[in-house]
Amino acid sequence: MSSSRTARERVRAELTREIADVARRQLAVDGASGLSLRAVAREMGMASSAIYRYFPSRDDLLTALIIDGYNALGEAVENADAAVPREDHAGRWTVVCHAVRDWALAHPHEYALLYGSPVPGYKAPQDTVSAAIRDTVVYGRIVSDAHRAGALNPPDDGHPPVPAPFHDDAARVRALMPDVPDDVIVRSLIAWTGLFGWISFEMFGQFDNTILDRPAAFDHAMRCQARTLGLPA
Amino acid sequence: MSSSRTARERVRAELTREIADVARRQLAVDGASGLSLRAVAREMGMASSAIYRYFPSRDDLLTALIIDGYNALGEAVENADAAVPREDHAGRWTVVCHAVRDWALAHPHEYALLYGSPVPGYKAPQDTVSAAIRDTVVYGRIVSDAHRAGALNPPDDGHPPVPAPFHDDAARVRALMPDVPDDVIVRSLIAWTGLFGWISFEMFGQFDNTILDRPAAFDHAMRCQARTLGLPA
DNA sequence: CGTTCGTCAAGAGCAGTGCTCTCGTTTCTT
DNA sequence: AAGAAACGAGAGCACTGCTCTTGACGAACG
Repeated sequence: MSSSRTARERVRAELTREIADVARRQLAVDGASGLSLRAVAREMGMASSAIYRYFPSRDDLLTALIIDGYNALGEAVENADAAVPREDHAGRWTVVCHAVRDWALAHPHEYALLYGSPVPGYKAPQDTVSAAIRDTVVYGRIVSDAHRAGALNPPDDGHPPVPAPFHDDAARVRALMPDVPDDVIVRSLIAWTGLFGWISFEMFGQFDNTILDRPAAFDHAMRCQARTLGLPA
Repeated sequence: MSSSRTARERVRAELTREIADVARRQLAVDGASGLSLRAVAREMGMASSAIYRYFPSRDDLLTALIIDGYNALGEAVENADAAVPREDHAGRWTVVCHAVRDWALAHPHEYALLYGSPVPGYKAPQDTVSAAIRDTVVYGRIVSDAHRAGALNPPDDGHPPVPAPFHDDAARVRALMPDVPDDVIVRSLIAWTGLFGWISFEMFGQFDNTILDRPAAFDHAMRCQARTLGLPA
């Protein structure tokens, strides 16, 4: 009976995946606002109402695409990190930065969906969270690896002492980078948000007419951030 | 004849402004995707087709709102900066950071429109540029003021030398912060993108369930960035 | 003063959207 | 084999951006 049930469920799973695939292609072309359930149904040769058997609403389809996007980016980051020797922490950071940027450039609309303004009624279902932090998990491991190897030496740049109220937040972040002291956690947050801030500026047009040699600027900026974070030069 | 013509044009300008105001209120409530020309017309008690006499398309209305948003943010930043003694460069930086964040928190949908993913068919008309850089102009003045006052002392943190290809881009940025050397321009870009990266993370949900004491974390992070930039502690 | 002409609001209408409901049909379960 | 659950298709609702046409108002000119 499990085979017969799975027969039904298999075609359902496959159709669900195909709908998501078609939707992702439309998303890549027209962006989130151009994603149309009816167009997806049309391209698949089925009635628009049938789509609702698989995705209860347009937002649910979009949420599925968001999760897929997080996973795709996370996987790209994981692969990039895995290709660098474990002890080369600075190299791992640099390659992760480029992995994020490359993925963003290759999938602009999906990047906008993940790190731009939240689109729909903008609720972030809990399902997204585990996928959303895959890249951050990799990043946290790089920092804690470097710290435990004694390779993390933040410069004596006169950063002010970490304020007491931040301690609880730091403890939460420490779940991703064990043993790392508070001040390094702050530096990590700055570097990480700086990475996405830079890429978002580049993707969303803030660098237009100003920063033209994007790869050179990005690479240099991320190496500077590595130093401020405490990674070796 | 000019009086009569201006009479006509005056009511036209006023209606244009009123449409934009109503639209901005809708934008603030429902976000960019919830902005409806018909709803605006309904609220104003006029036919939807009449709106098109004032804004040729929905995107044009949105563009007008974007320009208004840039100006509002720019003005907030200008006022914040003006309230601090000219020589207190670190204080000016900090207050500008908080001005941007406060404005973003007060106008989340407008911030998303300006610094989130570009919305529909997305093109940024040239009209937006001059308004878009008002905040950046203030920032550039702070940096160059500090530099010329000899108050800018970047730490010896081992940042790599600025690569040659970046020289042209640095020259363009230098239009906003005269006399500033290339390496400080890089630090300025990192700090500026870091500011918006941090705020975007906060606004778009990346800090959810992790960073809870947002004001403390933000304030500290920006003070750290000030030091890395070279501003006095 | 009367006429012409440009500006304007309104209405109807087109093509498209997300979504719901119903109605037969197919498929699985018992 | 009978009942239940899942499914696809179609019609329909309320909504959208946008266009086109019609008719009215007000200003300028002869």
